Amino acid sequence: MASLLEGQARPIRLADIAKAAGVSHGTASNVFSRPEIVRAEVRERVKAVAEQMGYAGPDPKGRLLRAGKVNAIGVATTEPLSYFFDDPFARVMMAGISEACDATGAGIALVSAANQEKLSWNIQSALVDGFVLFCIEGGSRLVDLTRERKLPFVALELGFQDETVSAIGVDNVAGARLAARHLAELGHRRFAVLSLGFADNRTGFATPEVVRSAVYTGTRDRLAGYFEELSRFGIDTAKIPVYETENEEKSTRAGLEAIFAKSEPPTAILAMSDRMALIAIDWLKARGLDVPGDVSIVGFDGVPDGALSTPPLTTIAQPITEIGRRAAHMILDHDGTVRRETMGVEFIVRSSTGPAPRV
Amino acid sequence: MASLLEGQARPIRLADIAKAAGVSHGTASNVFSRPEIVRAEVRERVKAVAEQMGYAGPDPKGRLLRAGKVNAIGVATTEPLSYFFDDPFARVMMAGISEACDATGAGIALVSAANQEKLSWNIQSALVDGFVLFCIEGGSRLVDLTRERKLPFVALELGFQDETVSAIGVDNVAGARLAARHLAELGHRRFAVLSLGFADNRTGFATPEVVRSAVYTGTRDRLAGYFEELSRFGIDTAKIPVYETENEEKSTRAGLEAIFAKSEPPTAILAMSDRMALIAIDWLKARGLDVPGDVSIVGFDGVPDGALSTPPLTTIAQPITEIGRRAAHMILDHDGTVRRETMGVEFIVRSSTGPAPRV
DNA sequence: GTGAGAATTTGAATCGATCCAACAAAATTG
DNA sequence: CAATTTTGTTGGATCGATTCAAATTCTCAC
Repeated sequence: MASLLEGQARPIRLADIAKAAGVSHGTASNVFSRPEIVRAEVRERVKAVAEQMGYAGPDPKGRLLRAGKVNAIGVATTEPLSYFFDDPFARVMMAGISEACDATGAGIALVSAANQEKLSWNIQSALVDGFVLFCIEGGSRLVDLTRERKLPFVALELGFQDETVSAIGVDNVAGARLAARHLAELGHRRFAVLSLGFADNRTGFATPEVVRSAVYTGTRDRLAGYFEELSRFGIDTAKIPVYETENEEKSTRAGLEAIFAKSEPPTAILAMSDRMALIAIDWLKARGLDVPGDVSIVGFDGVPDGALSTPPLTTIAQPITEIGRRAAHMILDHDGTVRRETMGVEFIVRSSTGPAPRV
Repeated sequence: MASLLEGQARPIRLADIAKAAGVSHGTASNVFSRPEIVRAEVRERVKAVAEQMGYAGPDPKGRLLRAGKVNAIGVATTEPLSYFFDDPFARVMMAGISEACDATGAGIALVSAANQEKLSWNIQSALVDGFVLFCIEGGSRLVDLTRERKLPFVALELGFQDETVSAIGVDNVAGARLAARHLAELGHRRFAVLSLGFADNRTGFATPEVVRSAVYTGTRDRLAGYFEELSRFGIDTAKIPVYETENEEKSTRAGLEAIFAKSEPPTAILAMSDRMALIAIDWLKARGLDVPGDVSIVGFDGVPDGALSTPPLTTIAQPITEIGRRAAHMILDHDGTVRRETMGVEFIVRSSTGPAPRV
């Protein structure tokens, strides 16, 4: 009988159960949230009524409003949602975040700020206790949007001057120096840099002007690290082409075209991400150039794919999983303070780098 | 001044703004949710007050309770959360789900049923409009748990007899037959099956008894498909070892050990997942056996990794992304009906299969 | 200047639970 | 047996918004 109406009827509420069982809503609530304080007899009766009426248990929507805490963290990016499952760097990071959440029983809500529709699930509407922000392209906008929500958040990559936002990142200068020194010591003298963006939506060769006015200080720091170290080897860094890409296939390939169209092509490429480095290896091989015979490449990040490429990629590895874990904990154990953590990097020498070719 | 107290003060509510601006709750609410219906002058005044008081905008918690709809779907598994980012099959599936969610502006909440703590974010407490269930190990428990929540849900893999649950899966029998025929036609006569579980937490050689009482009909169907086709080639399927694994390294390797310890080792392996197939390739190579020279392998799933292995994997590809998309849509456009969809599979011949070796 | 109709604004009701002070009943103590 | 403690139960207040019928104000034509 009831089943005939079930489709139409609005869901059963705790109050309905209370009335049907002849107890107050307070007691009914206790039956589900603190069963030990209600008399066994009453408890069983209420449960039986609930069961019989097809009650789904206390609705988290109601509970949430009262409790105030969702017990989930939001992870946001300006990319589409699929980014979390496609991008190797994101995946490793998510593994770290997942670990922390698993350990504390928190949930993860994925949020894309790509869709700015009013009604869509976004930074403004996500039901979470705080955010971890993937500050890649458009990171500054992401931070601004999130700040308005007035919930705790952590930026991944401390690519912001702004000391008022919590962030976790790596020592970009030190990492970059390691990479540059390695190549210089192998005898390389002609370099090119495959760079991340200095500001949003930029692509193409970066002028000193662009570098100076960088919004993303992470990018700027890596470049500074490269240049500082190369200068020590007497290399004229002013002549090094620096091509900004969007860290994906198209613009990276365009960058390589542009770089190798120059009169003196480089024998060594400093890539600011493993993704670009791997694309470069691919591009060079397709062009008949040997890596590292003709051109050496050092990446940055230390994603697992780097170990599997041919040749395996020499890179500056970030402790990605650990960063993810810490970011999640910052939100979960949030105490109202701003934290900025800088993690160390690890230099991993594999086979994409070798001695500079004899000219 | 205010900033001194901000740490202590509870967050500003819409009602506070309303009072401060001298308008009713209703109007204040309209300023944010339907600005066009409030007089420009009032609208600006309220907004100014909100800005000045540091109002974060209408809290989704409150809105949710009224609206009833979260605009997010939950994706659940019995594995830890990191499963979503580690497992290749899950990743492709999530890409499909992401696509559908991106298109409709819905969010994704990741839920693990591994953690059964009372307070943790789980199937019971997730703030979502419905669930997509990854019914791998423990799928039946997952379905039972979800059913109690009385929210729409779709099971991935129609590995359930239960016709009352919505599900999307592939034609397992047809796929399995394709794989078996391919190997039989290449002249193979000695087979082994690397099987998924027939019931929860089982591992080891499966007896006909186990197969008959299978909980996971998907597994049973694949095996049935293999056997049907092989019988047509006059092969005695009763002699074929079928090893149930948990679809991960350890049990798969154990299975291979067990299978190759037999007196007549197989020349062809039918793996019910690419993951197992890939592990098998690895194991065989480490053992000095050539794939496909000594042993041929056909996988099942069609994950991207299969194209990258050495040798590339011959497999039965499911339209994983499409399944994900459809599953998400089933929840997003839920109309109260139970749907069960069976998708076709595609046979992809790569290089992990070859003619049976001369004996 | 008046009245009809349009444009705004109001304020109570609602969404679904939890919390807690107050009260009632039962158990224990002196 | 009264006084005290323990154990259970009650019902109003609250969480933070949205909704909608009714009330009010504004416009404009006549």
